[in-house]
Amino acid sequence: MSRDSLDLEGVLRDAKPSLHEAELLERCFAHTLTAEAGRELQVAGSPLSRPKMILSGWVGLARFLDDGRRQFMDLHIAGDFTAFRLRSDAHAQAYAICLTPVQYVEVAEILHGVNAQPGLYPGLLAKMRASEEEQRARLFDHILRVGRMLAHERLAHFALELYRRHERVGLATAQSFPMPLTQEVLGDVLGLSTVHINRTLQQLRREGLLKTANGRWQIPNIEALRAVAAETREPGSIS
Amino acid sequence: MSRDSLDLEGVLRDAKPSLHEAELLERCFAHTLTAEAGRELQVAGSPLSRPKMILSGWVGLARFLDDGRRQFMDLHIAGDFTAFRLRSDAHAQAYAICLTPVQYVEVAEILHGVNAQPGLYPGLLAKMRASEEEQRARLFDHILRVGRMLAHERLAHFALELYRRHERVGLATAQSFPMPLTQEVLGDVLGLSTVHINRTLQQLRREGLLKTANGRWQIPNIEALRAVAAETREPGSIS
DNA sequence: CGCACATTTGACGAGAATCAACTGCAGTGG
DNA sequence: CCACTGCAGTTGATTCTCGTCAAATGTGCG
Repeated sequence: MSRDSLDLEGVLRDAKPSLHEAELLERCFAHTLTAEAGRELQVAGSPLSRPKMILSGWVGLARFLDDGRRQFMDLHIAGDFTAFRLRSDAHAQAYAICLTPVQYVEVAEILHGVNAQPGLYPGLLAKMRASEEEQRARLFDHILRVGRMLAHERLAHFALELYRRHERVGLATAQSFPMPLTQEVLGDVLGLSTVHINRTLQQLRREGLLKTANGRWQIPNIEALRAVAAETREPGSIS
Repeated sequence: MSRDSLDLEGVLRDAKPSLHEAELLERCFAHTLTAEAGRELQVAGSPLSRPKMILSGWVGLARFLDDGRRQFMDLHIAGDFTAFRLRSDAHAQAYAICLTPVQYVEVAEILHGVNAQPGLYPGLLAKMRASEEEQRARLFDHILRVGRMLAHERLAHFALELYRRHERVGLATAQSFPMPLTQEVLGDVLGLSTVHINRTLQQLRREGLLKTANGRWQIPNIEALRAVAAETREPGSIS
């Protein structure tokens, strides 16, 4: 497993798994699945039946317009749950597309277990609830980015989000984190063209706000980058 | 109560209220509260303790940038729950601002009741769960609009969303629905400037796609407007 | 009537998209 | 070993959508 994969011990560090959960997890992690880049883990409009947790790789949640324009709603990295909703009758609002090779485990048994025996897996269930809430917060951030920020602000804000998320699961080192996305995908995340992503990245590099090398992004000065992402501090100050 | 207010009987039509709920609702609706335009029903970063249901008027969920730029994440109209999350420990991700005078009722007792006696108000709880899920779908729509659509597409798509929502609560008549928002607010919803909103509205009117009069928007030809909002049909085809 | 506020209009400029070509690079096969 | 291929990244020229600024017009209301 590469340096970009998840530290399994750390995933549920705060979840205080019960004995049952510990067993279940062991069983899950023994059956690591793999999906190549480009594969869809969920299709918009389909029911969401098989929740997955990502061990390594990136997944993007996308919607499309008639003429092929694409917009990513959210990205999922190691430690994130994907292709899932806690509501059992929920349908997918978007396509979940593997942006890199992805290693994941199916955790469908957990939800089924919940339906069958409520409270059997409180730790994991709590994690998934928290995951839904965190995604909601990210969606808000994303709307603000795409709706009201300039290109360099969007990139700065986005880089900071990714840094924080990788830091949280132990995948950030030396102020840097993995960045396997092409500039085309980056454009479809931030609502910009590939060319403009390229030029804006150059600008940030020129200003010393971002270093890119070996498929990683490094943020030499976090406060400086935070100043570029012109958001007010209220919502971020919670977590 | 004006013609833009909610038909109370209709709100919980599908919710099959229990006897307890019927009593509770009667008690709630007896205490209709009012907030003037501009008042904040929730502040970003604060805990969300007092869920409300809107009877009439519009509420906007906004976030701000340092220099005053504002972006609305979502709008709430009659029949919508606002200033609430089902997770009891959730904090507000945005400001909830009254965009018009708003009539609402507090339904805090329902959540407290759930904590105290689970399953006591299944109908209302189900409504609130569904409301959360619908908002999530709207957030996805909004990201697509603001991230990848042109100005006239955003307006068309937005008008269609509002028409559908008003239709659902019985507030749409003759292909029209109330539109009390200023063009400035409209701009902050759709990520456009006031001036550009104005010009884009004129364009849609000129093309016969939208009629505006008496604080209402009318959509003469829904299919034609839908063709302007260039979205693919997958996600919308669910509901 | 006059005030505040929303809408409208025009002129101009800025940010970003588009188009097209070119570079660099890893993988492939002759 | 090296041309060949495909793809991501880069660059320049040009166009276009949209923002900004400023002023004018309209509208509801005390």
